[in-house]
Amino acid sequence: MSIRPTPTIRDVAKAAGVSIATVSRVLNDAARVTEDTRDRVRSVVEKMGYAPHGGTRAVAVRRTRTLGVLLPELYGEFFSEFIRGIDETAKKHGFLTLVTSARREAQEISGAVSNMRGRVDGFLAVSPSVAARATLAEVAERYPTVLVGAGSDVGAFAALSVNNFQGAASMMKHLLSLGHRRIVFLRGPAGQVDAGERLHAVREVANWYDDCELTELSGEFRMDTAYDVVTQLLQSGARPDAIFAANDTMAIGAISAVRDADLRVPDDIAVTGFDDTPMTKYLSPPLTTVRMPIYALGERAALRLIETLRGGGTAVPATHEILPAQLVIRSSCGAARKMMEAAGSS
Amino acid sequence: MSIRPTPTIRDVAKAAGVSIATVSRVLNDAARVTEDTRDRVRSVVEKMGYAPHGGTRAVAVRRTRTLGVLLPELYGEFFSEFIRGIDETAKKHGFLTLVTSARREAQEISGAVSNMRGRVDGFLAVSPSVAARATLAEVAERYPTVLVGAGSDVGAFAALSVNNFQGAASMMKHLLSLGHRRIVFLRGPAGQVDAGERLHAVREVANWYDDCELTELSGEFRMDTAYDVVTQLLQSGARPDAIFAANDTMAIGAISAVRDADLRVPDDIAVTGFDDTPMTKYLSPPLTTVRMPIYALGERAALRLIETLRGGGTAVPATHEILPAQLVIRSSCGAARKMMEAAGSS
DNA sequence: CGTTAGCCTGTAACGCGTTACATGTTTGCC
DNA sequence: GGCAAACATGTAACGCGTTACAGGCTAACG
Repeated sequence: MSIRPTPTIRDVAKAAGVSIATVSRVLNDAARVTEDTRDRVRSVVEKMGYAPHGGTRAVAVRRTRTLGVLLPELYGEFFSEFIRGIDETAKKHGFLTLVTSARREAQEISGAVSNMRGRVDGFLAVSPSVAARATLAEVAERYPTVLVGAGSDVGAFAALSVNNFQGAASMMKHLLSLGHRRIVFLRGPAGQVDAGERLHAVREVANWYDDCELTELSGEFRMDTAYDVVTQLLQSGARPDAIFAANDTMAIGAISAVRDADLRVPDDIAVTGFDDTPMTKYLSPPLTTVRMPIYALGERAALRLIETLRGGGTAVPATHEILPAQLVIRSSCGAARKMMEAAGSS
Repeated sequence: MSIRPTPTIRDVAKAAGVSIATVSRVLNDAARVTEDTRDRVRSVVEKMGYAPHGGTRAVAVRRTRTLGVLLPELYGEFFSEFIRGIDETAKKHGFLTLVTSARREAQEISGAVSNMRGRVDGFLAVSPSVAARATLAEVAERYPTVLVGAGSDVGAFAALSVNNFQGAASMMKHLLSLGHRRIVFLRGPAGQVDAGERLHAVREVANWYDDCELTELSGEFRMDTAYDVVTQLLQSGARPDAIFAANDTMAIGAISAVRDADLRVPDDIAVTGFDDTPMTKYLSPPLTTVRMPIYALGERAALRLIETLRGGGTAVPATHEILPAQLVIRSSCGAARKMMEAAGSS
């Protein structure tokens, strides 16, 4: 386990009998170098296992070829998929990814950004809440930044989000078309942007129907709180037709609660979610949900940032891209049963 | 969206009317500085939003205060939890986390390590396969490195792993104690270290029982392949008592396949997993599985590396820590039914 | 009041790459 | 063979922090 000191460019130069400039040129194939010299340098580099020091290089060229990712937390399937989208794209273009989580507090965000200074060329920031927006604005003023999941009123930011409104609205329309009228919406965390937009859509669609009876329940984006809140609801005697959870994680908690109350999904109560995390397809019953293109979100965000950095730009063009969300009908909503009934009666 | 240039330490010094050395001292409170000067510098730093350039600093002090994480892939709940354990611990000690995935190929691993040179002080490497071991050995020779999930024969590495053998063995014993004899083991990827150790334990325990009929099925750590392979098995007419999947993801696929074959879990076939990812508790039926202390794995690995770095060490002490895995009995194994029968007959 | 110790602050070197510019060497052409 | 152009390679400056060392000032003591 002895550590041999990592060689520097000067060590390589000496061993190859050339100057450091030549070594640098070989490594970046910046200028023409004799085939002979190049081979000699290459073989020394190989033998010594030399790699340029990232920090120094960053100082010299004023670029790090690294993307900074700012997340509100590191929980669950969502972020792993999002990061994967970013990291794979980044690597494809020769960039690295530096991930940090920073909670809602403005102080923690600017702290995280501070000690990423000189380590990243720009940021991909998942906006945790409306409250953090101002802090992220300052970040975007200094560094090329793409805001992800920022909601619809992003102002002059370069932003990327999913059409939460349209997604949640189609789910509501779907539930109503199946005849469900007493609908419970599990809202998710107050102040969270996506959750807010979904709520907005749910309310609007519910208003279109005179006989739609909407109940809203608060909670975090977590299974346990969703379980608790649904259990409590059912114990109070309420028997809704459907429970629409603002994300899949909550839907899983809800299904579990319905089961534990000795009710069936979807026969007694339909349960649906939002996100389409990979596993929802394999739940019993398979979850009807709304597909968030999570990987694509990371991929696209990374791509926009990289394009700007490639072009030497100082800011990402302030357009707001909105990716579509798509209703995925499986069986937890009761659609399968409905269809069978229809088939039987015809 | 105009970018004002990020200030350097010289800008701050000029604005505060002091030398750059003084600014540096204030920021690192390295030496005694008059209260007056310190306040002046602090307020200028605040006003300009100055933060030292990470790259430069790394060059100067030969330390980056960053941990490099080397993962074989970025899929699923497992890694998100693992990274969370690392990142939260790192942040607590003033370190950042640089995550990269590198597939099995030796070339890709050393490539990833190369361009992390000068960006990280050490590595946390999740050993993807036995094949990659040699490459990681080279990494450990140059940088303080902790190997995670390396299996039992790690040689002179600093390593950390979970007791796969004991975990899988207790699951087998549990299944056998419930009377299951025809057991199918979903092995997971060949060459994967954890999967290999679990298989080893399963075989050994199965051998203790003369009447235990073990079937092994290959596949990846994924829901879809598990679903396919189990579906195929059931279509061939086989009716095992229990299916033990080498991880939870596969177990979910297996349950889905059993359901789609119009069989019940656990009444017709018991299904169990390994990992205890947070959501398994909320599956229907709740999954009997083996708890991997994933967060603790990340936390502990980070801690060991940080301790070494703190002490200025060049290598992490080459001990091999093994964290215990714990059997978590829920209802997918049929234990609940067994208990009720027992209670009914008494 | 002179000397010395102690404290605050500044100057300058250093780390390790990249790159503009300078220097030396071929090659080509008349 | 002589001169210029083209090319290969070296020298040195630069970026931006940290820190060893030096210098200047105050304070204390005889």
